[in-house]
Amino acid sequence: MVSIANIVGSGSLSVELNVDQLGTDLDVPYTEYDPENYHGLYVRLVEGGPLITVYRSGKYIISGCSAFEELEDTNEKFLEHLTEFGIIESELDPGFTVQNVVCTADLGHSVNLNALAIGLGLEAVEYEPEQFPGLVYRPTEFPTVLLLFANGKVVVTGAPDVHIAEEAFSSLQSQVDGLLE
DNA sequence: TTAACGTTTTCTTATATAGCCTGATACA
DNA sequence: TGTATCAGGCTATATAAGAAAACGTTAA
Repeated sequence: MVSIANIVGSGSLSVELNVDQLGTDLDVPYTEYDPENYHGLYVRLVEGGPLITVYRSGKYIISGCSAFEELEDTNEKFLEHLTEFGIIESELDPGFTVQNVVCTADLGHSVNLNALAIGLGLEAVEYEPEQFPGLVYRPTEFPTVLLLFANGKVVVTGAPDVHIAEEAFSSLQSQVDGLLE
């Protein structure tokens, strides 16, 4: 069982934007545009909520969502705001897709990371405790990266879908259990 | 040697995780 | 002044975006 920590998605408005002006015009709790720091416009529709980064090209990224419903809702509301300003047509399909799902999970017991590094196969593992306390595991059968910690906690990242994250974690759990037997 | 390109890297944001380091504060 | 505790920042990971800087290569 994994729980979602963060979802990142992106889409395109297919229109060139004046992001500086857009930041001023939008009637939302938070906007920030500081081209000396970063060239993207930051938008939050809800205080402390997901962050939308908008680019001059019309492309945008939404990050900081902990549920797919929240991501879809944020995307829809953002498009509604832009439609109100006449920036886009209401029927526009931005081709919005989920790019990265970050999940956390727990093996339920502590693990010996040194032994695990050997058991999982050194070619798929990076473990340098002096640099970072977690073991980095890149399974060949899933497009994800898993970070394992000595207390059994796991971070799954890079998955394009939560089901892939779940499968990757289940596969890891089976391998760990097999090594413990 | 210098200019003009082309390519690559860095930056920023969100998020979980844990260990180490640094600085600030509190107390003896 | 010395020690203890706490908070915060950094380390690594993925992903999108695009500007800017840092490179490398080629030609004059």
